Amino acid sequence: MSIQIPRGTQDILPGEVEKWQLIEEAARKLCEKFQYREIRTPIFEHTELFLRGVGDTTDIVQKEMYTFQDRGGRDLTLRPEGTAATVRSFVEKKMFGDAQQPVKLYYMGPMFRYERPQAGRYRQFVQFGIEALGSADPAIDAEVISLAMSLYKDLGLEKLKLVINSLGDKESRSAHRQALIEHFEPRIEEFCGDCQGRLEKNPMRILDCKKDSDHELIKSAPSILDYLSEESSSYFEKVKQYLTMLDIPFEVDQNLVRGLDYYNHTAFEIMSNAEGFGAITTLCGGGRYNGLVEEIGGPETPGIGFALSIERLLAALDAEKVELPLTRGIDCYVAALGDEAKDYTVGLLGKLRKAGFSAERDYLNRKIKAQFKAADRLNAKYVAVLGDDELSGNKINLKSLADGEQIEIQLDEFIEKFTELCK
RNA sequence: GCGAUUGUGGCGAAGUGGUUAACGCAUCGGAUUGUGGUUCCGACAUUCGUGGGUUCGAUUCCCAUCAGUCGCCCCA
Repeated sequence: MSIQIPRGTQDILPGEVEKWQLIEEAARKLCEKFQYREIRTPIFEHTELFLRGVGDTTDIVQKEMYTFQDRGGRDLTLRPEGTAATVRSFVEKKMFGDAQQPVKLYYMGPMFRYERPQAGRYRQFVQFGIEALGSADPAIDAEVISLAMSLYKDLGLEKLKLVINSLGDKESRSAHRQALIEHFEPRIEEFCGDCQGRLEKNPMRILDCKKDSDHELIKSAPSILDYLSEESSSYFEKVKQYLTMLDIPFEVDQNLVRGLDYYNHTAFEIMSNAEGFGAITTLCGGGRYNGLVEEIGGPETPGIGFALSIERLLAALDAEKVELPLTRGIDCYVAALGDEAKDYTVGLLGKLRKAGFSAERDYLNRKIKAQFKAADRLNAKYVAVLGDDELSGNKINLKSLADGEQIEIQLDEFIEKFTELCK
């Protein structure tokens, strides 16, 4: 048995990779518009970073990390998400001292989680994410959300749903937490085992439970929104106001709880409504994480960001049957007949390429007919036909594949004439 | 971690406990001895994910394993 690709990973081959390139380019341009600058951090970090940054009660840390020891005995982990590393770098490189504040960063690259693959879930997947560090202005919350929405919109997605919630500050959360415990405790036996465990650990998660979602106690549960402090509440109002000003429709979902421990205040998710989408509809998730920078050892610094998966973006495009504007083709295919002519094409191809054209030829000693087929398949604009006859007559035939017109050109003027034709 | 389902040429896809493994697409060659997208003809799987078992004999039955797909948990 030959060696196979590791489970949950994928090869992105020519034909598919062009879509990735297009999306990556769109993301980069958008970041330029919004003035987020790229940061590249290592693919692996000290395991400790994720324990502290992501939270050691999360599923990611408890069961999904690719952790290993290197030859020096260091405990390392392939990054399962991008925020922790970005914040680590922010602290380590003292970006809190940069002249330009807030520090607005983006990243794009592979993340790793050990999970069973399914639609929209891989062990290695690519995330594009942004982080804005150093501002607690609700306007930047709206900006972050708007950047994510813009990417989807620009690429042609329409069936999107933005869901937002506020998780409040520490005081709001603990008051809400207490209320939830009091609400569920008397009848907790009626809930699933997971929920029973969540009661003490993280009662907010009960609201999110799929199994018990119909339970009357969930419907009647106290909302975080009723427990928001004055400050949290007005912050949330501002975010909503700004989203409205940006023409971004949203829904408030009081039960939206993000999986990572570090979130507070604004939490949001962008989901696909497209028919035939798999069970996983979340395209993008993000939120505010005031306090994380301190957790990682930096000065008190507010932050907000999101992460989205390119794989899921592609799946959404697929579900909505959006065709990306991919154009493929070459300028000139050089077809040759005869040994001398074939030799000559080596130089001709070089000249074409040097002049800035994309050009190709046959390397399998195929018949002229097959060479034309190949040119057609490559979506070539022109085929230059060169046989020993033409060569001895210092001529070359140039055929346009679109209309079938063929003209004869002096061989030594070919590049010049071809350049003119292509203008 | 749990469950369902699938695994036959480059791709799609029939098929049967018995020795020649349909067909379609693609590819290559020819009809058209130097011109594509149409047509016609021809070529193209010592082999049915891998390992083991049952059997005189297995691609077909059984077991294990790996992988794909989908779902649960959770997430991007």
